[in-house]
Amino acid sequence: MPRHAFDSDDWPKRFRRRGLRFTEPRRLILDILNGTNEHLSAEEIYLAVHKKYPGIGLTTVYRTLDLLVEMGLVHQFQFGDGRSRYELIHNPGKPGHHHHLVCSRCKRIIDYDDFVEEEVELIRKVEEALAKKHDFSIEGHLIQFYGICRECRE
Amino acid sequence: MPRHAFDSDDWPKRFRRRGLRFTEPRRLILDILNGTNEHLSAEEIYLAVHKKYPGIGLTTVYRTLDLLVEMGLVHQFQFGDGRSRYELIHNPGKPGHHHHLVCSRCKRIIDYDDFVEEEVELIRKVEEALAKKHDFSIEGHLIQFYGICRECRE
DNA sequence: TAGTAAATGAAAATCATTTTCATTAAGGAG
DNA sequence: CTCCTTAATGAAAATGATTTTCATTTACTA
Ligand SMILES: [Mn+2]
Ligand SMILES: [Mn+2]
Ligand SMILES: [Zn+2]
Ligand SMILES: [Zn+2]
Repeated sequence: MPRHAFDSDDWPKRFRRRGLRFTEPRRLILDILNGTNEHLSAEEIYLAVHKKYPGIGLTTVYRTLDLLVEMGLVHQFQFGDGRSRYELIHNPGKPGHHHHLVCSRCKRIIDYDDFVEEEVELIRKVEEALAKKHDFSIEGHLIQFYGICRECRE
Repeated sequence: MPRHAFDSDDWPKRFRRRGLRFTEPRRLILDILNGTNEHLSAEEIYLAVHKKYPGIGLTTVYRTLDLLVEMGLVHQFQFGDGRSRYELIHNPGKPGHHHHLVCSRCKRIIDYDDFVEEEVELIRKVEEALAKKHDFSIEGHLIQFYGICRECRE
């Protein structure tokens, strides 16, 4: 049984269920996202796919990423370096739901999910309070800590 | 004594201390930021200043905003609508340090600082743990909750 | 196998932001 | 107050990421 069989096997289904086709470019883009633990930009994904499939167009990468975000398979982030960065939500090499620690200087990004004891419970509570008070249906949160990494501090 | 005397009176000093000049465009941009509780984009600020001072250039707005961010007077955010949005840190019409609740549909942004009891303390604790574990000096955090507001839900 | 709609890629367009460069103006020295 | 130096400004051009357009290709269906 191949590793990560569950999610990868699911991809084609998820597309077909929506009347969409699971094409080579789409498969390759997902493969790249599945195989990295970085937060890649559209261009970085394009370059990576390009090695295996030189015919790919940057346009297709953008279109596919929009689609994957829309389908809820990929998270899109803006870490402040002027371009969107993408991360596969169910990635075998990464923690599941996690937050980010970002170096303001070198832009290094660290995923973490070893939450402090009460962290998860508190977030649930905050979401509940916000939902009630502002009559919002909360669907998610973005939590990032900014700082300077050791290398950048010397 | 004018309202918000403290901060506004401070602006010229802060500029001069850095060998920078406190010019009319800079003053006007700060006035706009000081007088709104929205999260304005560069263009929105430009349009607002333009009414009082039609000579202003969009370039100057961008340059001034960069400077204000660099000086630590203004926060720059990307809420995912493709442009940066800015907020004066010490704004008389706003809570001090606060987090955001964002409607994914209409992009409405709600400031909140009525943190749940243990919220502030927990964040401190998380920052401490992250700093130690990853050898980062933490300088801040970005916490946003996403959801759908009542209007957008009907 | 043929037909139909989805998907693709190249090129052009768009949009926010940055750079360039000639001109203006702030504020200190005299 | 006037001169001088240098910071600040604005218009126009450049840039860079993302989107749109459109002709062509491809996937799946009948
Ligand atoms: Mn991550
Ligand atoms: Mn705010
Ligand atoms: Zn760093
Ligand atoms: Zn809304």
